[in-house]
Amino acid sequence: MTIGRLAREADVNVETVRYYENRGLLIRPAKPARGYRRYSESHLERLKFIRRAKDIGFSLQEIEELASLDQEPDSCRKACEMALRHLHSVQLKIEKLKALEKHLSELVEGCGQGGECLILETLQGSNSR
Amino acid sequence: MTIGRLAREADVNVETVRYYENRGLLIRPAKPARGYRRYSESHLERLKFIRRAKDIGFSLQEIEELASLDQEPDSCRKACEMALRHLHSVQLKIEKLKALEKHLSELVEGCGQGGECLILETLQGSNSR
DNA sequence: CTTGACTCCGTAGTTAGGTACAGACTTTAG
DNA sequence: CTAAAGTCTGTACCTAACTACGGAGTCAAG
Repeated sequence: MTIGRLAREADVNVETVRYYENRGLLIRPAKPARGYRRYSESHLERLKFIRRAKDIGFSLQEIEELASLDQEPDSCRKACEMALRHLHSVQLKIEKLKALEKHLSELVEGCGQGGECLILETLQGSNSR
Repeated sequence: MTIGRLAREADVNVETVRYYENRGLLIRPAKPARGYRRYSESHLERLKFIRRAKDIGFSLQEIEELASLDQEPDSCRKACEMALRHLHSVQLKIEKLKALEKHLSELVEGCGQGGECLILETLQGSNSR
């Protein structure tokens, strides 16, 4: 498989494949001297692994760790730990955004109610609420 | 007020003040030739405005718009529209994160239940669920 | 008058995750 | 055989919002 084919199959950009290789996330295939990279099914699997992990929201760094677990004895426990940690960070983000949402929707609701602009007042620090 | 004092009062970095000036977000004070910038109370107010808007999650670009509304006739309506738009984008983010949270917590829950690792299987694309 | 803190400006580096390009080379279809 | 499409490398660019740095000038206290 050439790089273009590989990229199409995994639905990523050719440049992205090379980027992953430079990062050490994908193993660069021993290329048949003087020519192009040739990829096997296993490269494709690895690339799809990366794409899926990315969809779940892991960073490339975390993906590197996940991928390196591959055949380790304790791999499942470690993977689950990472997922749990990731879950917590997602939950934290959600909490923060919810607090922000609350604040914002209060501001928006108060909009046009009184004589003054709640939003502009808040930003100007003259909001007494 | 010198730049250092200003920055301390608003609890931002000196470099950040200069950065805001270069972006046109803060008006650079007419400086007394051959010397340092001198800031007034109104500069400080403006800087605090920016900091508050940032806390609410507006981008610097949006803040530029918000700040430029200042004395416009329709300023409140426009500010409220921006806040509403921002609220929607926050809500959208929350929805996405919640979907992700659901997915992740299912994976984490299935962890160590069966013989195989649900997480690693999912990443490898061999998860039948 | 000296020393240390502060400020000036412009440019470059940071984070994450790519994307774009230049210029050369190779491969493949017709 | 030729032309188009694909691939190679390395470097630069992108977003956002700063942060750091170098080397010079300035200001205030003792």
